[in-house]
Amino acid sequence: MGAITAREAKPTINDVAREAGVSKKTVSRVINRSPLLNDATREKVEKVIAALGYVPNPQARALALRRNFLIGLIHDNPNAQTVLNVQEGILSAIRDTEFALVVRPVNRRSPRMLDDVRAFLEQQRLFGVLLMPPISENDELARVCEELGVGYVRMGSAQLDSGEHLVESNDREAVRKAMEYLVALGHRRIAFVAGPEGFRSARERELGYRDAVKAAGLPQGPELEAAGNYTFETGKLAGDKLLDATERPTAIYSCNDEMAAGVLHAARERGLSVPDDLSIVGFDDSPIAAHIWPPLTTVRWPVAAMARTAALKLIDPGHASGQPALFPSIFIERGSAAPPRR
Amino acid sequence: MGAITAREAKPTINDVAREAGVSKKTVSRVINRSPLLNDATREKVEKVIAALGYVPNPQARALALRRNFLIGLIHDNPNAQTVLNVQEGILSAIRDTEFALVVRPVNRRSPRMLDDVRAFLEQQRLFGVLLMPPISENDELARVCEELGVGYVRMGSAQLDSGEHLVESNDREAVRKAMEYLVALGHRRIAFVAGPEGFRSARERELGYRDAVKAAGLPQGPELEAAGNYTFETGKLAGDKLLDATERPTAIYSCNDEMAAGVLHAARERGLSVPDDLSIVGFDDSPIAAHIWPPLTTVRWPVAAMARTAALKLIDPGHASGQPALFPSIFIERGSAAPPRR
DNA sequence: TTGTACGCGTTATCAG
DNA sequence: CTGATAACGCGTACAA
Repeated sequence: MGAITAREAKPTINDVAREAGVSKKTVSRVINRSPLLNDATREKVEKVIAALGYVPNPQARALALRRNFLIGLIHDNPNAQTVLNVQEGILSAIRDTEFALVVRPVNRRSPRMLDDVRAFLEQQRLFGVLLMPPISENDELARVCEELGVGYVRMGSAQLDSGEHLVESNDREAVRKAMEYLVALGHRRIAFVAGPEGFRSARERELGYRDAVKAAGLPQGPELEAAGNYTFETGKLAGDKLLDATERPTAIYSCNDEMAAGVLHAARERGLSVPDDLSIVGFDDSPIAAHIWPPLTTVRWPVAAMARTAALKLIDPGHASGQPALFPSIFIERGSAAPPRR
Repeated sequence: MGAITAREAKPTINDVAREAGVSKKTVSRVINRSPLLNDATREKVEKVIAALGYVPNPQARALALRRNFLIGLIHDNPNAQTVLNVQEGILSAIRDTEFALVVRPVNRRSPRMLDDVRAFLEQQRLFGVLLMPPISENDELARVCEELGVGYVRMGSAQLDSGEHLVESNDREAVRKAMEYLVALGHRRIAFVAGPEGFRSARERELGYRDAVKAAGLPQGPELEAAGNYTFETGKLAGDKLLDATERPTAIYSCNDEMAAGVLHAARERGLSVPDDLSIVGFDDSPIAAHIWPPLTTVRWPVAAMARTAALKLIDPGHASGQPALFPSIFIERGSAAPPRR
């Protein structure tokens, strides 16, 4: 007992003002940390606020300020862990602020996608949104945000937008380095499992592969390439194709970890030992990477850090608004790659 | 051009009222589909709304109605796919409504957890929240919601609360059935990897194991049991312990898929073939289940459907408020279980 | 440094 | 069936 029984009318700014014997504007100043305020009155008001358990009503604030404190995450990423990492990153940025995170998955393939997002933004009037890959690569979507006056920041693996609207990773270089690792182990015949068409990240990773192939003068050709769309199943199919080729590769680079797991699956079905008969390297460092056997050598995509920075850009435009914030990926050496046999 | 250039003042209810030559209350009635309204005036107003591209301001509505249209998801589940499935379930329930989903992960182990949630709820004044396992098992948390007047629904694997506040799965029975499957295959020596202390789901699953052991008169004892906390690593450790026992089990039941993957890992390290030398069965049907080799026989936990129903209960209390909504789990037969050798 | 009067966009009351 | 008027809780001019 003794505690404030919520349920009945929460105290408002007026209650605080009355109780403290000041005007509500003064209370408002206390809440908003106005600098021109007598320390004595501030303390007095703060005491009353604590006693009453007063918490400003965000809806009223939103109305008066004509902006709310909701930031949205718009995504259509198939990888659950990636999405959750992004959510974590955003939340770490808005912790101890009055912002909250609203999630909004969309269907990239739906013809109504843009209209859906538009309706969502018009209805909810968010403070701003974060666009995560691959939907972040859609320029029309960015234009809709612009048009509706909703702040936005895009996460991408290429320079999709101007600095204030972008947080970037360099997938191309990361893949090139991973490939150089395989080359250093002695591999020459390295195959590639591509990501889905229309994914900028997939394209960048492919370019990294090609860079390395060219630089090291490795063999190339259709027998050493397979399509995929970031799922385990397509990875398995790609593995089937690549491993049944007349001249089998000694290593396979896969555009993401899920597909790498599929390739591993295909190898195992053929009685191939990984990494002795076949080296496999992935991308993302998703949890699956550490959970399969052997643990997957891969590239960690610092998606949570990117999301955090993106959120900071959104809520505090002053925050390093200049540069595009480039996040390097990190190579993670585990057990799925080794020198080729013999 | 010609389209409404957002950016400049969006039309308000007043603009619509003026343009349509009615009072704003009438416009409000149109928006809220008041039944007592002349069809002619309704159509007239709707036409103006369309022409102006008017969209009601949710902040103003929230202030006037003294309730907003945000529902929160409070979770501390370590499994990304599970969390995302829950988000999907909720979103499918609120699609085409004015509700939006706010996510709020919490740290179960933090001593400030309750205070954090309380502060969050007081600040955001959500319409209601969904509590997902394992945090949903915390009765104090439910009490905080009650106290703050925030609607809540808990997802659980046991009867944690009254019908209006609960959506339930029957893990105990599901595990018992999975165990009966192993017994039918001819297994007698079946070990068990437990979930973390304090997880109701873990407890229920353990009870299902014990039910089956007792019913079939199987051997039991400390050598056939290992602790775990739902992570891959603890599953690996449990596998280490169980497989190094003097008399090795022919099958291991693991409380969730992640740990089952760990057990598989331990088996492989010992050169054991799964399922020939060892059968493994898990719980959840998380994506990892289908992605490891051999694909994991498991129990599908219908978490998205549960979340959907939970959300419906929240936003429409009339919706089947009576019964607790019990969701059966489904046994998924894949490749990780077979008759014991010899 | 503090207070007064008014506006933010919507809904509720109650009279017509 | 419709409309004037007052909330809802907070922020901002502008004045004191």
